[in-house]
Amino acid sequence: MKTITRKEEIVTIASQLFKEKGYNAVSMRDIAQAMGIKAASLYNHISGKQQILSTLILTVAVEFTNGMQTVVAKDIRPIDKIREIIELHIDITVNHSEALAALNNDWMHLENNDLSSFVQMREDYEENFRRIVKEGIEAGELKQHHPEVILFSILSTLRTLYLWYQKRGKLDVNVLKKDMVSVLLNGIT
Amino acid sequence: MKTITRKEEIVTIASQLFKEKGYNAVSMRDIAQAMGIKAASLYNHISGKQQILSTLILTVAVEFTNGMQTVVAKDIRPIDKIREIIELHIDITVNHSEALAALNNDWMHLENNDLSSFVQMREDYEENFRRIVKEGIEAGELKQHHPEVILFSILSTLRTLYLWYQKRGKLDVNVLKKDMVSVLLNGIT
DNA sequence: GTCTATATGGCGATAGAC
DNA sequence: GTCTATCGCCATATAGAC
Repeated sequence: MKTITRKEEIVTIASQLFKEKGYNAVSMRDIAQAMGIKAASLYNHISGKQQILSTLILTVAVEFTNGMQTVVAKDIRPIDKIREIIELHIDITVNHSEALAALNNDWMHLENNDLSSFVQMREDYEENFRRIVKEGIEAGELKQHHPEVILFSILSTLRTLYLWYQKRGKLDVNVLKKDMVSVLLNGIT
Repeated sequence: MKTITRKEEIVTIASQLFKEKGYNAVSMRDIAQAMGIKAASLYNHISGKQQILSTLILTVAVEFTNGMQTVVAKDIRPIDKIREIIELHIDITVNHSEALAALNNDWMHLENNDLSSFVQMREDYEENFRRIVKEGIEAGELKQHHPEVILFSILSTLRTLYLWYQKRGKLDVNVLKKDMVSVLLNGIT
């Protein structure tokens, strides 16, 4: 059984507030109040507001990076890799929907090393995805569109899934995967 | 020939800064510095920071609303309405890419009446779009997916187009329209 | 581990001179 | 129309008592 540390509790509460108003609009006082303590007390558990943000974002970024590595290493067809990437996004969305808001909207408020590693991970992720799309086109499994247009349309949908997942009645994960794969790969007409 | 007022100039400069860092991370001093004047001087042209944000966002929101009204009123097939909505988004993206960042990410920092009218316009817009999708399904022009899944996948792609449009070499608008319509309607496989 | 008190600095906005 | 000077407020963060 997992013990929740006070630091993890702070990060969780903060992620919910960041999702509503964004990193800069949430104060340490807001976070403390949501926990029923005073702002100064937070500093016994975390080094500062920046650490909350970087913990939140980098944890999820690492999950994406590891998930992509696993998919890349598999000996399957490009189109099946894309299928698995879609499922990876859905799994992470279901498990970390609050953190995804910060990852999408507040990553630019990271500082120094945290900012560099995030940007690096994101670029690597996109580059891996781009390569898979290109391989799919060359193998005749995808239509002859600009790879960039295909990459963008899939990725923009997956990246904003967290916004929609909560609004809808949190439908069954497996149904969601099936529908998303079908719509993103086969279109709507 | 259009004369650019000082207020319009402030809103334009601010929109570029908001796009980089978000509304809350940009100060009036930042905006003033980018214009080569002091922060206090801004208040001769605008009533405050809030007015910059609401001018920026509501101008574009009204364009979306009007565009959608025009499409809804047309006597064409549902699928052609969707085609026109995609083109509407691309036109607005090309003409207001900076303002779209604020509209997407900073709308929640609007206050009072401005916030209410924005939320109302956005809900109406989505509802109109949803109805068209449903009509398309009933008419057999679209596949039998959940209307919400179709709506979401198209809209999330269109809403983040502004991020991608600038990164790429600002390709020809008509080529972009053709590609986006094809990918979003017919899929990639 | 939480508190009160406080340091330090940046924020939006205003007053009034030029 | 822009400036300097300044007000009042809230931000992150620290020191030290309990």
